[in-house]
Amino acid sequence: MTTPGEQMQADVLAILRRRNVALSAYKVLEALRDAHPKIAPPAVYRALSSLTSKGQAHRVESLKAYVACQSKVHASASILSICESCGYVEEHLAGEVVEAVSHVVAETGFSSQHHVIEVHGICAACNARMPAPEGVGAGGSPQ
Amino acid sequence: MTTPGEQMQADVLAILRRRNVALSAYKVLEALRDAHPKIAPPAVYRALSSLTSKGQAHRVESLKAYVACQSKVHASASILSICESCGYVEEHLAGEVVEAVSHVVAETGFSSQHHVIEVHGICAACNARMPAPEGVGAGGSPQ
DNA sequence: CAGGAGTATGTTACATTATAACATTACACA
DNA sequence: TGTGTAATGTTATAATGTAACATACTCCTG
Ligand SMILES: [Zn+2]
Ligand SMILES: [Zn+2]
Ligand SMILES: [Zn+2]
Ligand SMILES: [Zn+2]
Repeated sequence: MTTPGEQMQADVLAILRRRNVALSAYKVLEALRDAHPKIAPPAVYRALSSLTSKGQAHRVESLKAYVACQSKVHASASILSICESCGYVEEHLAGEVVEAVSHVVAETGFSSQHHVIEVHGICAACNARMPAPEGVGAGGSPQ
Repeated sequence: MTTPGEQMQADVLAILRRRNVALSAYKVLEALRDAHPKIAPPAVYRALSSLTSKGQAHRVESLKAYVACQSKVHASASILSICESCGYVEEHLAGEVVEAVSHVVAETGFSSQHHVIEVHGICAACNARMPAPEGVGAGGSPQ
């Protein structure tokens, strides 16, 4: 018998790492059914909660979904860029931006604890794939 | 000059404006029952969708809730600061921060369209109310 | 080893948030 | 008046997330 909790977290993290696309908790659950046929939502949420609290995964608030952390050191918060066309999510170091945000809100006496910085737009690959600025339906194959 | 859900949107906006605290769509729905006894979720979501698309209200992604816009002009995106103690939400101009975020993600060829910038922490009033750094239960009266 | 506290995991049921799909109404205008 | 379109109402359900309790397992203590 392998240690259950660690195994679950490792399996969830492996699923999230397959592609840099955000997965909903229930998509993760489906993907887990291979290894854990009887799995139920609380187990997935517990694993995701552990992973996110350790910084090994992040919840993409504006997508209600989760991605694996892409940062090696993960200093402070990060910026997540989300491609509206292919779903690709990329993590960017945000040290200076976090400083700037904290500074802005500090002007009204607010003390910052946790930052959520997400950007929706079009990734480099999709920009290259559809250079036309004219109304083009979003349908590129995911990266 | 009867734009879509004019009355409904006005009622929703009035509810959101009562206090600068984020309300879930279902809290809004409850508050609407006075004026609209038979209201159902889709009507609320339609009104919220219209208001947010016009910039008169914002969805607080990290709270799954909604606030009235506090900006007069609402140039570009804004920063929402969210007090973990009293729930007070404040909107801040974010022009330079949006620039900085866009610049960071542009380094990988990402073109920004929509920004989500939210900060959790403690507001000035709650900081003043609980100066002790020792374990104090959060229970201040909302602003 | 027995008992038991404490933790981790499994299970059930439910709460909350959001939308799909279709019915009905209101109104503009031929 | 009919008829098309947009708005609104209604029903049902999907999607996301948690509370609450059951079970198991772990590590002491005696
Ligand atoms: Zn990370
Ligand atoms: Zn893309
Ligand atoms: Zn605003
Ligand atoms: Zn406060």
